[in-house]
Amino acid sequence: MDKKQRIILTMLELVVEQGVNATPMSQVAKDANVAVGTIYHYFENKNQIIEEIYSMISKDFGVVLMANLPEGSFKEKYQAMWLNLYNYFVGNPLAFKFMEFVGVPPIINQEIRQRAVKHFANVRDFMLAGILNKDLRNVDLRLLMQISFGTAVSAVRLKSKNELPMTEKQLQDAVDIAWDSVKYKPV
Amino acid sequence: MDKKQRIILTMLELVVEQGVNATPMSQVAKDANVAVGTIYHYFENKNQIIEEIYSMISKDFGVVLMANLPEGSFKEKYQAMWLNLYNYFVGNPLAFKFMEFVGVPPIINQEIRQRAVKHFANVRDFMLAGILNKDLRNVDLRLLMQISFGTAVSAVRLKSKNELPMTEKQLQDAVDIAWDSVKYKPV
Amino acid sequence: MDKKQRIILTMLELVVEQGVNATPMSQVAKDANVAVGTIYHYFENKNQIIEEIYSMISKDFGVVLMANLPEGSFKEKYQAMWLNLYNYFVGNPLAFKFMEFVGVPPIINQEIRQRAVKHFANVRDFMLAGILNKDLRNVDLRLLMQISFGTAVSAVRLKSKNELPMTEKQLQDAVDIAWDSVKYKPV
Amino acid sequence: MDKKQRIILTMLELVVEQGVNATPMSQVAKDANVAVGTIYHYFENKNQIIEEIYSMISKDFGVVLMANLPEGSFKEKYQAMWLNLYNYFVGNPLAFKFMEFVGVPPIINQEIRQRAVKHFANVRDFMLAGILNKDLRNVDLRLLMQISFGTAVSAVRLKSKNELPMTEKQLQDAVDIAWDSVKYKPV
DNA sequence: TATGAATGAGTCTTCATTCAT
DNA sequence: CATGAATGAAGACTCATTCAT
Repeated sequence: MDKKQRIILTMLELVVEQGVNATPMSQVAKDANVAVGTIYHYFENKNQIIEEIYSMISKDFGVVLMANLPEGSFKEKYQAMWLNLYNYFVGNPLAFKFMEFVGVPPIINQEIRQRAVKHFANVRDFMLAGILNKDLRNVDLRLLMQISFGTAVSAVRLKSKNELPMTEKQLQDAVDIAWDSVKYKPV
Repeated sequence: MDKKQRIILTMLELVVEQGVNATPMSQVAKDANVAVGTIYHYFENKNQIIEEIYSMISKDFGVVLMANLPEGSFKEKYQAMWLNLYNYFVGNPLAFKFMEFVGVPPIINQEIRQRAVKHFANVRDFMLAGILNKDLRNVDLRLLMQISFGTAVSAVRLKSKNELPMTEKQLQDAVDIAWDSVKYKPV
Repeated sequence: MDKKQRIILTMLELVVEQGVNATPMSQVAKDANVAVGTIYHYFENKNQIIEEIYSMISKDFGVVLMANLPEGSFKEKYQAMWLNLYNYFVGNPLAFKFMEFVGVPPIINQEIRQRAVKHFANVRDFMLAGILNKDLRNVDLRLLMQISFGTAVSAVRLKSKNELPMTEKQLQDAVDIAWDSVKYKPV
Repeated sequence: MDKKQRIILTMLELVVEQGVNATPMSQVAKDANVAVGTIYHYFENKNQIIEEIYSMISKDFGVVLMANLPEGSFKEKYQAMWLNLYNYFVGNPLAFKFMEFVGVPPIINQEIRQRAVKHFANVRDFMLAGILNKDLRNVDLRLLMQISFGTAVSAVRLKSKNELPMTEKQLQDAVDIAWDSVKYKPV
């Protein structure tokens, strides 16, 4: 693995455990087995590494969410997407913790956040189509997206804190809840 | 207002804006109009102030959530509780931002978090009764609580980031979604 | 002597010997017998100490130059002033070296230099009167001042580099040269 | 232009603007369009480049000063020499600033300075002859040389700082002053 | 109670120099 | 000859905390 990659991964690991400020560059250098100066060869400064991690995960994210959606009803597609999100975070606990505790203001600023939004364009389109086709509730799109994201994160959180084992059954419950919260409701 | 209170509120304000590490004690002292040494009369160290803020808000929380619940159906009570949560955070943006960005690990450790849980005992009881009475879905209690909390926070977030104005209608939509996600569902 | 004064004098000594950049704050702290942090209690940053030294010497300067001028002819006054300058620098070799090697751009910027000019207002007035009274050559005032300053500095330099012992006779020669260079010359 | 020359000129430019310490080798490399390593092919280290610049200018100097001296009286020759010095510095502002602000101790050490003195042997001879022939004042040779250098530098300084436009008339005044300061004076 | 001068360990960052290619 | 990635020592500066008053 090349040095830049090693630096990024080391920073991710340490920062998730200790927080950005409790992670000195010297420790990153040591753990990544490079000289301190080398880090500055690849990155402008400490925060740029954090931002690069944030962008990396955000980008992953947009791709993973819409991957391998099944042919079939909108409901099936939605649930698959929800599970993609759930599985990604459960499978990448570092990414999850990073987004929860590190990838927030004021560490990550408005500008960087905005730039990440574009990765979600396809998710947005998918949800919008759902509303228009009366598969989803006729409420504001952003509310629907935020809620969907929220239910998945709630499930991941319980799992990652070991508050719930998330058995097959429990996961199914969570998916059901998520779907019931957004599915079309006649007036 | 006495000095201790002034220190706490100043710290809350600054920490929400700048982050814990970008908020030097000297600035807190200056903004709170006390000497640095005075802060150390009232608090052991910097982190203790953060923890005290966390405890303060957590305590508020348990009280506010269950305040003024209407007589009537479980649904009405639940929705009132949900709105209590929503309104508290919208009305106290500093508290919201603090809990989102500051009151998280590793700044707030496991122990302090656990201690805060007790303030939610009554909420827990209320939800548990809902499940037993078949007012709520028969799924794990923690999942139900986390989801409820999650939907409310989603709504607050949209409002506080000005992504949604949260009109009467939009708020009603959010409450409906929240209720639909947890209400009893016959098998 | 108080700490601030000790810091200034230590910095002056070290900086004259080693140059600004070869003088670490840690050494200043050590030699002045204070903690590094203490320096930053009294000064914004390293450069501010340098600027303060510069201002201090500049101020001294304007006063010393015009001190104890004898009653008598303009010539006598001028020569006394010239000797004041010479003696000040010979008696304060640190000040001399500082002004020669440290108190120059880009270390000392335009703004600080300008601010120091006001200390020379009385010197300026004195020279101007000399021109108007036909005691001094009728040439641009700034040229006359610069030349006067230049001849004195030339003498100090020879003395301070031990290239010349500057005996009574040699000093008298220098004063004569200085006077001859600026005295009135009929057309 | 070959690489070595490009490195020297780039360093000269940057160092005059920013100071030695504010001029990283990496910037020199970039501006000179060579690799950092290449610089170390041609020079031992950073300081050696500075010293080479110093020697280069010093050498130029000795030559320029005595160039094209007119046949005629000593006075005419002296004034031509003085103007040579003046014109060289006014025409080469980089050289002037370098000698003023960079080519000084402790950056340029005693040894390098001594070595440069030999370039002035002919100037020295010229002035000495002036004294012996009673064209110049009978004072210490070094004083005479230093003063001559000083008056010229004073003039250049006024010009280069734009404090004086140095019109034909003003320049003539300066030359006159210089000559009056050193010319023979019967006892 | 209250003060704020003093401390110094610890941080990020820079940059001259080296060396494998 | 030329490159530029890699190094790590060294520097300026910050800031939580202490303590004499």
